[in-house]
Amino acid sequence: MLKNRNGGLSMAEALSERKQQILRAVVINYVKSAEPVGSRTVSRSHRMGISSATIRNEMADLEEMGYLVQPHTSAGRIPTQLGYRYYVDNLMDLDDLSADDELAISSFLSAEKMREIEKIINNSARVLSSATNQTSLIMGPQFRKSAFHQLRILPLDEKRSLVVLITDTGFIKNKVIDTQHQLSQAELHQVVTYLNQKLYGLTIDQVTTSLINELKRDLFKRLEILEQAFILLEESLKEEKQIRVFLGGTTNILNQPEFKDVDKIRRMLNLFEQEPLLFQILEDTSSEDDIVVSIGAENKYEDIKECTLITGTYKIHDKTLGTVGVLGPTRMDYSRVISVMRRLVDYLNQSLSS
Amino acid sequence: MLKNRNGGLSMAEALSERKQQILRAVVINYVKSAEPVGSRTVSRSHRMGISSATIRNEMADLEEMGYLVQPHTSAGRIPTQLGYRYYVDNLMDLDDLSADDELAISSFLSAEKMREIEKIINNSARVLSSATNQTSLIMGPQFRKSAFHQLRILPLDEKRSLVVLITDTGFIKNKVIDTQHQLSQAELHQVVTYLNQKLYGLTIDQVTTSLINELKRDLFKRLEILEQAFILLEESLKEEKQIRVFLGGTTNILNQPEFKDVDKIRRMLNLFEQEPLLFQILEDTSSEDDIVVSIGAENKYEDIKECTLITGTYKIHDKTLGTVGVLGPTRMDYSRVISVMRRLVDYLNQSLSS
DNA sequence: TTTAGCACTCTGAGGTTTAGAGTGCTAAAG
DNA sequence: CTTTAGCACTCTAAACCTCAGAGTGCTAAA
Repeated sequence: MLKNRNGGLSMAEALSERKQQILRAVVINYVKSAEPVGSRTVSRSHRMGISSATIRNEMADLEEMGYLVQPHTSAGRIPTQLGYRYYVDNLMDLDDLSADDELAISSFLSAEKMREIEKIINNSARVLSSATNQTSLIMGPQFRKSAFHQLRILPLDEKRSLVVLITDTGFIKNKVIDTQHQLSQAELHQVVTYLNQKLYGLTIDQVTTSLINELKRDLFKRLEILEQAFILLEESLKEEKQIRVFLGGTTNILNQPEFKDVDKIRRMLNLFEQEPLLFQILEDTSSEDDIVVSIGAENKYEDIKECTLITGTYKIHDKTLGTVGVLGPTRMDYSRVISVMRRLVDYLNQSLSS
Repeated sequence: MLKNRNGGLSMAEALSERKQQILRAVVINYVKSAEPVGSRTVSRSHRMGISSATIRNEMADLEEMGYLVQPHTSAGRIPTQLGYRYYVDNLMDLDDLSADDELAISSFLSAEKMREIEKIINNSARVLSSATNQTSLIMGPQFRKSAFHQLRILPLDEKRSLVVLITDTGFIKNKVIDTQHQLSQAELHQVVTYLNQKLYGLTIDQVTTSLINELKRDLFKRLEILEQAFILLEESLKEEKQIRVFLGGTTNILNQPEFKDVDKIRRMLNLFEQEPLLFQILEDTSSEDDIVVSIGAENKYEDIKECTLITGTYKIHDKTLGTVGVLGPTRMDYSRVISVMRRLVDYLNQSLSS
């Protein structure tokens, strides 16, 4: 079951079977055509044995209830956000992916061994955007949720050493530090062993500044040399709070008729340039264990209140490390996007854990 | 002196002093207003003691010579690419930067120590785009032009080792490799020493596949273990051919009236999504030792034939490692962009070499 | 309760009009 | 020979108008 923005399942309100069918028809047609849907169209297209006049009446009801609106008198109806919500929660059935889609998704992974995690993510963004015709956002794996595994210090020359930090999820982070004094092998070994003991298994998030200070105190009694080694740790905390967000198909929004206004385009692209903000949005919207659909004003962030954001998460060794998202106008093919995303996340989980 | 796209200095053609002034006035006005410039405007704005009728005559001449065009009969003139070229080569005097600009450029560097090279580049892209109101492109430092400095191998556990490659420009590249057999310290040391001897001082570009194979042959006589260590080297060659290109101010093109057409915007944004292509363009356009101005059709690449690309290069320890560029419509404030870029490159050189 | 019929409404595409900016040319003035 | 004033002409772009078409709501009959 899909969760909505508030985390709960929305109540299935009392809508007669027929009203549901009509609402469904309107949503489906409008998503396809981007034009207001008239009663004629509904009565024909989904060949429910009912005249347009009857449908007009039902539509008027649905409008009163808040599921549909008319852009102007004497135009067809379009779904409101509430209408989409109802559709997503109650009326939508998920597409099976076409063979083509399956192929597109699976082939991008098998294309030679993609060892580099950045490449996997980047390609995923591409596939996701082209399969959905929307803009896709994918958060890179979050270092800070990984667990500390090993610390190594490797002297380079008299003045510099290389500190290497390895996590259980296979991240490697390194940094050259200045070491004023020459370090003896023995001293080094001692320090490194100590640190590894203390830190093993903690997630990077758990390595707080206070813990670092504590360790420092312990060690300084013995050695005053490693000041800089800690900088790596501390910076890991700060810098890695903000992870790269990979975008795919930013130009896709230009195909959407709701973005024919240059000013809207500008605002959107502006948003895309602000990585930290995108990160925030993804982080706040997503939920660990399911796909979340956040429609229009359900989004917290002003800039995307006319959009729908659909998010999912991927895991490495069962640890949730990143978020994938699809962003587009509220008029989007919900079932397709959700299906594609579900499949993509599956693939990602598989291939990242190996 | 600025070089034009063809590398040579363009000849100062015979243009009377007065024609030069008029051309100059048209360019300056048009850059500012984006509207065709009429004879009245010229005669007033630059208060040369000459009537509009005379200027009309001169303008007709300039049009015949190919420096100006009219969008339609009975409109003012706008500069042709040739006109811009002449302006850039002969008429333009470089702005002094305002105190504000100086501040903007210098402050982004001093903002806490920016150790991470990525951050420096990223910020530079930002400053450059906001100071010029155009889109900026900055190529990250090119690993492959750096010289090999040191190779280290660091055993992690029974099965895996970490290979670390360090260049003279301070790059560190690492990779976990699988080592089927346990390696003894002595063996390792032997191999590493050998490799370091052989490779020291070569640029990554010079480490060809054939050289690697040669080394392999030498070593395989002694050890069969390090197959994977070479993968790092080989992949360095391939993968790093394509370097990240950082963009700044992509939304700025939306402010340019020449991009009010959604279709042009699409093509432009599409280009921005293709990192390898951007890389190519920057690489091909730039010249090692000066700022290059490539106007309109002077660009090789179809997509930017209506644009001007201005590029410069930055160095680390006197080695040219990356390119910065500003891309916009041919109607751009050349002198400003060039001045800003010149200053930025200076700052970059300074701060990267320390 | 459903449906056919009809009067009514609103949009958006296409056509027309018109003010304004700017030109080229001519003929007079310097 | 060069410069300039004057004028007829041209072209654009904004403003306005028109009208077919799509779709509605309501009424009255089935």
